[in-house]
Amino acid sequence: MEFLDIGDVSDRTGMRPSTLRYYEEIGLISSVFRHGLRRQFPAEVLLRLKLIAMGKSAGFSLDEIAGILGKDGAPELPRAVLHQRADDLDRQISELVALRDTLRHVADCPAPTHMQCPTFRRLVDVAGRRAGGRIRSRGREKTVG
Amino acid sequence: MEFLDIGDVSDRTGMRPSTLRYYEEIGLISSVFRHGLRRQFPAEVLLRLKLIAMGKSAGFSLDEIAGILGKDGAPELPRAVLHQRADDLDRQISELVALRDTLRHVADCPAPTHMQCPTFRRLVDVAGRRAGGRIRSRGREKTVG
DNA sequence: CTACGAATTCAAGTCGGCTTGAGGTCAAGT
DNA sequence: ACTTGACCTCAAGCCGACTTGAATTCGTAG
Repeated sequence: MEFLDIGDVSDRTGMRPSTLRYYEEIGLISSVFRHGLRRQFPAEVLLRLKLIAMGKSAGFSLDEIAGILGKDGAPELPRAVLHQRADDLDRQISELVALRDTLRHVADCPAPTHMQCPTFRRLVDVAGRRAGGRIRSRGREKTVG
Repeated sequence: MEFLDIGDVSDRTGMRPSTLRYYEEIGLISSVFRHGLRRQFPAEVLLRLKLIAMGKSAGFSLDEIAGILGKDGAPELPRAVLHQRADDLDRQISELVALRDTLRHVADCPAPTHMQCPTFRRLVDVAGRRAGGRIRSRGREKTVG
């Protein structure tokens, strides 16, 4: 089996060594042994890092990602939770689609003030409704009662 | 025309007053005048805040959002830039779709280790390829050369 | 054997995005 | 007139996610 120096992993993922060390420190990835001082990563770490990056771009915190991915390589959460996450993502996707369409509309619509443009308002409303009247966001935030 | 106290805005958006003050401080929103000490927000601020929330959930920084939304209510960036943003979003959406499908797959696939499951790897690969081999992310980051 | 370069640790720093707390102001209700 | 409660300012603090820097340790190539 092939092992990778931190520099190799860095080169192949575009993540900095400092980031990889940090990820190891918080338990998000792990090296299998040391060659001298140097961490040796198994090749699977690349896949795991890809998953981590996907999670990040989905707006999950590193903590949440750790929860989803589990300690070893395979995700280990109850099915229901995973489905729940997937549903969350569906909502987020709808929002992004609405935002994308809004941007395209704004780019092309010649109306002087978009706030009055019915198309614009409909697009924005879609996102609002999809998000259940409350906008999706993660992390520290008040849950307005 | 109707004006809103910060508390009203807070109630209708779920954002805390402190957040709204902060947003005003950095110029992301603005109140029109004061009633005594109290900021009076025009009703349009609600729409603007919705747009801000959309932008956030799309992974834009507040700075970028300010750029997209412009000083007054209407977005004011060259068409090309807006289209560029929209294309970025398309990429991000593909990634989220892949992640969502991956989660659903993992939730339902009985394979003991997903790393070997071809369906799983294909799903992950999709995201990788979509992102052009390098995962989308914003903000301070090295551009690996 | 020595020099080099890539890795190491650890503490401290940075940045974005808010939140918190102390102390003060105001307008409306009783 | 007084109290109440929602607002105000300003400085400082906090959290997540890294980055930076200084001092050090390796392993390999010359």
